Amino acid sequence: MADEASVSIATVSRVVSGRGPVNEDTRVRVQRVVERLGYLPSASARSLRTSRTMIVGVLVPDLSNPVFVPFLRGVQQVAQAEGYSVLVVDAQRSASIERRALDRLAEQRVDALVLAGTARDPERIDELVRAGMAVVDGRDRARPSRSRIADLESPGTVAMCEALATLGHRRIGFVSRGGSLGDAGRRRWELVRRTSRRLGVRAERIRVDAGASPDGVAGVLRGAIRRDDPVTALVCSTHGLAPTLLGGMGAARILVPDTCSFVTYGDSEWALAYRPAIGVVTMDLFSLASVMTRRLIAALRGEPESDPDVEPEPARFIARDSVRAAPA
Amino acid sequence: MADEASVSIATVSRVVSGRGPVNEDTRVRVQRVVERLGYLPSASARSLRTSRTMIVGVLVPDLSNPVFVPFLRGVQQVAQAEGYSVLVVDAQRSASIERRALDRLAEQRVDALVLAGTARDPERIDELVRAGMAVVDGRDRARPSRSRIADLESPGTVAMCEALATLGHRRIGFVSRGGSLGDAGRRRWELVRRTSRRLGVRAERIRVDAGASPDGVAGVLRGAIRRDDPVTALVCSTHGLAPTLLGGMGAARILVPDTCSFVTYGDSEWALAYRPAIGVVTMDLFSLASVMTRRLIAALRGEPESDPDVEPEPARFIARDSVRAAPA
DNA sequence: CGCCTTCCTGTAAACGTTTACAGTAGAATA
DNA sequence: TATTCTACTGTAAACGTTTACAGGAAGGCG
Repeated sequence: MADEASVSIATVSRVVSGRGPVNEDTRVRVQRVVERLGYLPSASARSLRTSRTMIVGVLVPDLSNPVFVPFLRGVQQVAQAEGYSVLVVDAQRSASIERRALDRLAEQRVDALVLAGTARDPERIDELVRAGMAVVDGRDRARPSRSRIADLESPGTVAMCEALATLGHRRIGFVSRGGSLGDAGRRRWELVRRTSRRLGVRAERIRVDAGASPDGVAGVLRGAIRRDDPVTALVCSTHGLAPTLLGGMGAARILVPDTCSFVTYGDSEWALAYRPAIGVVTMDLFSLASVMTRRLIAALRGEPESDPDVEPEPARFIARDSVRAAPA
Repeated sequence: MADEASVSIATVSRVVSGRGPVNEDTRVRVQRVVERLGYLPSASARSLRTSRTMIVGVLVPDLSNPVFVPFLRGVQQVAQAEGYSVLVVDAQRSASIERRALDRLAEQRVDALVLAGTARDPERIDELVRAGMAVVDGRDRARPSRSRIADLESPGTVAMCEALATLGHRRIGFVSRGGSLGDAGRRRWELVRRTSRRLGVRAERIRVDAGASPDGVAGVLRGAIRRDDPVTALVCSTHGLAPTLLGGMGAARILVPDTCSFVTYGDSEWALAYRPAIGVVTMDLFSLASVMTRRLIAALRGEPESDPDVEPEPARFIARDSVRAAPA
């Protein structure tokens, strides 16, 4: 490579990296050889020398949850545009897998780490930060670029609860999958409960098993809705569960929204096209991730404060047809 | 690190990598120091030396298309389990972005490359293969582990066409977004057309603009369905478009399935919960990706032939309620 | 003419591993 | 006891860059 253009490797490096002075003639000569041979510098060697990998890692708690897709896409897009590559690791809802995944990210010496959702092992993250890795997560504002997924989502939840209260709902059901709530689910439930109480509305948790049949779901829902002092609105804790619930309500002959209103977290074309159109609490995760990543990279470059006026939009509540006043 | 345990770095390497003989006593001593200091070997240095990165790259043509999610998850899962990391790049439907992304993958010297869908620049891919990178893509069986996303999907399309023909449909519409078809879309349309012709059914293409309103879509669909010799079944070229179409049909007061049957590519809980439940041509992309990746890694390791009986399942047609006999 | 700049280019060290090779110590063998 | 073998460990080179430093040529200035 260097011989081919009869220059030293140092000069090649200077040409390719664009750093350091180099005579115009030699520059084009080297450039030509580079293109002819299709030479691409080795990222390993470069990172070894510079101790920067130009990689940002993304830790996703559970890739099978589609909410992370726009998020991932947001990270992807700005990282790629800024010259960074993206290493994705999926914790698959498992603490042990997460630990191994974090180790792998640490071995790779990724320059920055984006946490989508919450990590189960904050200690380990702190170690990484101490080791010099830039980390941004959804909750902690102390970190480099403090975006706040939790704070951003809250307004939507509160708006939704207030809307339901205003419509005369006095008893609402928060439906989630059986077993223990994930982190997002827990935050949502807590906030729904607190807000409801404040508004004089009673909120109760309803559990639906993961692979339940429409009839199975119907049974559970009937218990909450076909009774004295029934639940008149259902809040679905996660988008993927919504169709299951709607199927169950159909099987139980519960009319939405006549008998019971219905709201879910997360939006989609399907929720919009469904009859009735489904009300949602939703947030633009794509732009959230974009902003987070942009700030992260700015911090990485030592740029002081990237315009903090570009704030990601907080979550909103969109009512739609599935939300109506409580039956008298 | 080495001093800390008073051994040479060579011994540390032997302990950490588990290669080469090392006395049990020193092994535990080193091990302890390793854990105490939280030492993790540098991937850059290691790959520089061994010229293996333990990274598999995934090139996704368009991350905003959700079909790639289970695919990505499949790659992720087996790669992670086999000790590989996953570098995801999104071509964002752009040839130039794809080229840059491929260059980045080449710089990173990823050991293997998984192509989700088709690359726009086969030349470049060939170069990479020639440079020693293991590549698996959906179409070409000549590559290391020849999985066949195209061949796998065809049976589903054929089954769907045959089912529609049997139900008496003589004229069907293939609905896609306006503009030029993506690669997958083109293959689907070609096959639908060929198969239909063979069965004596006329197939026509219908174009719907990306951000069209229900009324806009309604207008387009009315043109095909409210006329003499109308289309009696609609095939939606991609899952994300389905709700838009259903909304449009609703706005046009076209009854599914009474007036017009409806089928889409790709399945989801929503398609199942929708009333009527939507018939689909679907394939398990997660297990496809798993199989592809498993074979790829086996090839990487030089293992001769990983059980070829583990074939990913081909696409199927699932009729459901949205599919009914053509109106007389 | 000597010296100082300026501009470019080469030399060589360093980054953190792996691994071929050499070396050592003790045990087994002759 | 000398030799060979075994089991372990250390030395040093190599991987492909970047970059501090030095060197050289050309030009300007005193």
